[in-house]
Amino acid sequence: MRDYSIGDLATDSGVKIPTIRYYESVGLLPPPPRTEGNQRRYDGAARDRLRFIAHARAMGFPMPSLKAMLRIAGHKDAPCDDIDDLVRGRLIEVDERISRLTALRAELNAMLESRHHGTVGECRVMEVLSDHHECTHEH
Amino acid sequence: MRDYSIGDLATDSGVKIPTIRYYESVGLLPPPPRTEGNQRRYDGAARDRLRFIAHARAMGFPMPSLKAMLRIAGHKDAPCDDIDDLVRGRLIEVDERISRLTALRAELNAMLESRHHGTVGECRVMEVLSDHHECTHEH
DNA sequence: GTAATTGCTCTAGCGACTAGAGGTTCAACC
DNA sequence: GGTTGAACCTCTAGTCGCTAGAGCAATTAC
Repeated sequence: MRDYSIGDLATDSGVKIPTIRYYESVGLLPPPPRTEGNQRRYDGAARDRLRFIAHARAMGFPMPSLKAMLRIAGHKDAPCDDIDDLVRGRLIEVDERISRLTALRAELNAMLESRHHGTVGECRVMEVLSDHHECTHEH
Repeated sequence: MRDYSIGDLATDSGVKIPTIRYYESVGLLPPPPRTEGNQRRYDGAARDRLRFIAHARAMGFPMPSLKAMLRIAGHKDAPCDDIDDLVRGRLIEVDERISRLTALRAELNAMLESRHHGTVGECRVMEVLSDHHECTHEH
């Protein structure tokens, strides 16, 4: 069972080397053993853990959720409901962000389409940005 | 033409007082005149400028874009193309975010639906999060 | 006149990294 | 076995866009 340098893990996971060290410093990754020359050497379990972290971060789970999930993952026979809850919560957040961005998108589009201008002085975009009441939605 | 305290501006724009001072410190708002007792007093133009900033920030324009827009806004007879470009660029960003979030949403949903588990040891969610290859899209 | 509110400056902190300085160790090749 | 160059180490500080708090001064309302 060979082990990995920090660079190997970075390549494997797509997480940058300083970020891996950062994860260690905040307790997401356990401090690995070191070589005689003080360099980190990881095993397969650490690699899997980092993969998990990288993937969950890419899905937008915040660090506290990650910590919770990793803590729960340690108890293989624990019920899975807590993790489901985290995923559902994240889903709700994503839905909210999508709908807000969709409204924003409409507003930006409306801005571009309503322009009948040539100079800044008569620029609809600037007017709309100046006056919240012209918005088609709240934010 | 009466003038406004920083609190008045905060109420008007929804921007918090420390944030208004922060905007001044980074050059988004010009330093206003002060009372004898060193308190800021703003006029209507400053209020409008802050409204503009608040609104553009709510639309997600980054500070450099704001600065560019405000700089351009000073020249009422300048052509409007630069502002249009900023809005179009922002629109592209928003579109990208929406499509990435939509893909993510599908993935989270798939996770929840594929669960046929009870304990963490056999939890699909944890497996999917551990293994990027199970994803239905790239990220 | 006095009390409550609002304002001032300054420093430090947030999350989640990222960049750089200045030095050490490892691995591969000859 | 020696040398070179890539990879590694720690540490500090910077990023963005604010936000919080300390400790004090000014304004406003009654």
